[in-house]
Amino acid sequence: MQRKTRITLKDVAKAAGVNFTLVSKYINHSPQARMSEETRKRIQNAIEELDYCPSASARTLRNGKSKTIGLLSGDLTNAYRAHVVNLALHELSARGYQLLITLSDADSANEAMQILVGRDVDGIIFVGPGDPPLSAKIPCPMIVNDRHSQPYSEVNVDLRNSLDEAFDGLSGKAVGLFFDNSIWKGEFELAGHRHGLEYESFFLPFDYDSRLCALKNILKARPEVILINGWHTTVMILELLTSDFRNFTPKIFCHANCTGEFYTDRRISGVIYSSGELMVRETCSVLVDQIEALSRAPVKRQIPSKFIKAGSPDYRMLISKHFRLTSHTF
Amino acid sequence: MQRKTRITLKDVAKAAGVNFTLVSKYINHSPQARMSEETRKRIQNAIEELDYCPSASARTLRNGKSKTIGLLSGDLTNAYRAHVVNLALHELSARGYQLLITLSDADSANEAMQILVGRDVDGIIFVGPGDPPLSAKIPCPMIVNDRHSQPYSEVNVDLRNSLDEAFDGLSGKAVGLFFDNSIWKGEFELAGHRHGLEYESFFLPFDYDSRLCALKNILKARPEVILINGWHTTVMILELLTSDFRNFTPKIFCHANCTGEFYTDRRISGVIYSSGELMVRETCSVLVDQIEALSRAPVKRQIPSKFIKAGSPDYRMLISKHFRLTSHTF
DNA sequence: CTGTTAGCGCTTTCAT
DNA sequence: ATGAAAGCGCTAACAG
Repeated sequence: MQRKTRITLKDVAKAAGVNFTLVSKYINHSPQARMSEETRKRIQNAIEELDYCPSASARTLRNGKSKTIGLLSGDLTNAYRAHVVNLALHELSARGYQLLITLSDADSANEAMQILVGRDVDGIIFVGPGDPPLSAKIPCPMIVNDRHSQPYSEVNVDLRNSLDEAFDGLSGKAVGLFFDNSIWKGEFELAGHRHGLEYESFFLPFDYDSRLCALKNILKARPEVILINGWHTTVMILELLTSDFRNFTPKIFCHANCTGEFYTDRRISGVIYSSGELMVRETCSVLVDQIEALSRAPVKRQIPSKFIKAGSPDYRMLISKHFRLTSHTF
Repeated sequence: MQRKTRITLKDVAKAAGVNFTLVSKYINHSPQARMSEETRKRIQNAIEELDYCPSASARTLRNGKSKTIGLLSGDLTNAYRAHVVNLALHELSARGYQLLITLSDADSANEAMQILVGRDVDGIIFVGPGDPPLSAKIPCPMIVNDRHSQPYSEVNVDLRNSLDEAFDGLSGKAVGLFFDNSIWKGEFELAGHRHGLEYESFFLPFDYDSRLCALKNILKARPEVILINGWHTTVMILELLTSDFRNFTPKIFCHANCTGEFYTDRRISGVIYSSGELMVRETCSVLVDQIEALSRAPVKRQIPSKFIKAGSPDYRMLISKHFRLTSHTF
């Protein structure tokens, strides 16, 4: 029961008894296009009759714009990424864009990028893992989060004040845990030094087993303060403390933008909070703006953060049986 | 630092000092295309030099094939769907296809489908929720799981034997819980009748609250045997039994293809198991085969299932702290 | 072995 | 108000 070939403008035009360029005008400039009511109606009918659906490829070829955004991401088995993708899908479709997803690990990022470029994407969102490839060959805007992203746009979190609140009154040895190249590392270090802490940053490997091993070694040094970036590493640290370091009770802070069950853990002293939803929304919004403004200059945007002490009223919103990106903004 | 316009075949041809159709030949028929070694080398160099990347839109327009598959899915916030998408992404990219995802709820499925058709997808995977729209207007193969899918291809689970094992020796009132239109409903009913059970099927709403309400009503009737389709509903039933029906201990079976923590619950009597991974793999494979064979006739495929009694050695593989699609096949 | 040509479906510019 | 023509980048059929 399927059509052999697709319905084209010409088919519609023939059915409506007009020239096919008129149909194109009707579709693209509907109210403004000046044509007789008669024609307008005939075209509309023909379109509905035939269930005409314009070819995106032809439009892309002609317009040089695909209305598609590429997303480079690691495994969607990771709840955080799945939620980010989900939200991005919603945001972008509301703006009239489709999302083309390529999965990649740190090694295959370049290859995946090639695929996106080949597919004529108008912009790229890089969600990792690993670092984004060099920009030279990328003919469209790209936005990168939580990375040193020199030539690209980025959405960042303004951490300064909340870190100051978190570090207030602390002393001794402190460590910050990140993935490679995290753009947040710098702010954490500055804050550590401002408060006279003996501060050190660590980059963790993505791989679970290597990460576990790295975390063990870090815990062995018994830092008084541990600052953890990300939800998953936080859970790992809590598990390690339970299994291998029962008598060790450091102050734990995490920088997070999602809800979860682990926040009920009494060993967490507080959270550097930012809205996960806002982060994704801003990312999509910045990228689309950049595409549509045709300004290729990288854009930097910051979203606010807030320190939430364990047990405070705001802290409760972080606790949920299910993983979610946080939505609350201050 | 970005290029103003994309590099085309002609750019490469000019750089290599040959006609652009030769470059096309080189790219598409590399080893077989007969041309001088000299030319071959010059073209290869030019391609690398310019970092040429063929335009997918132009190819799609020309070839009538986009090497893209559309996926219609509900929210990726649902772990099951996220895992399905993740696996599909891997499977399809290995076959040279990209995946274009459109999120939809039951109402917007038609609209979402239009978008995919407009984007010239070569095939569609319908993951729900809700029912797939009528086929009339879909110009490409489509595959649907767990639904009455009359004119479409489907991958189904061969349930007969495992249901017989599960029902063996049972008697009394039994209920089966599904989502609308589940294609599995029929097999469950047949099995129920074969074993002389007083069997009834129920269709549950997707929405959490309405579902909870429906489940409560079903439990009020105190069926001796409860057969649950799907992971999430199973968890809901267990929670309800704990909270509202403490003295009620029905025999619970679930039909599942994922791992989770809830299997440790002693109230589960056994699982109608099938491999979630196999299901997705077959789905992708059937669809791609159909696309490439250009056979438009719907294809039906079955994968095996097995009854796994709670506590048996196989049962252990279902228990995992993290949600995963099951991979084991028998 | 290499080059010419047509055309996929669409939008835009420029006639009529 | 409507139509004709060009061309986006590519491939395949056909000449040279």
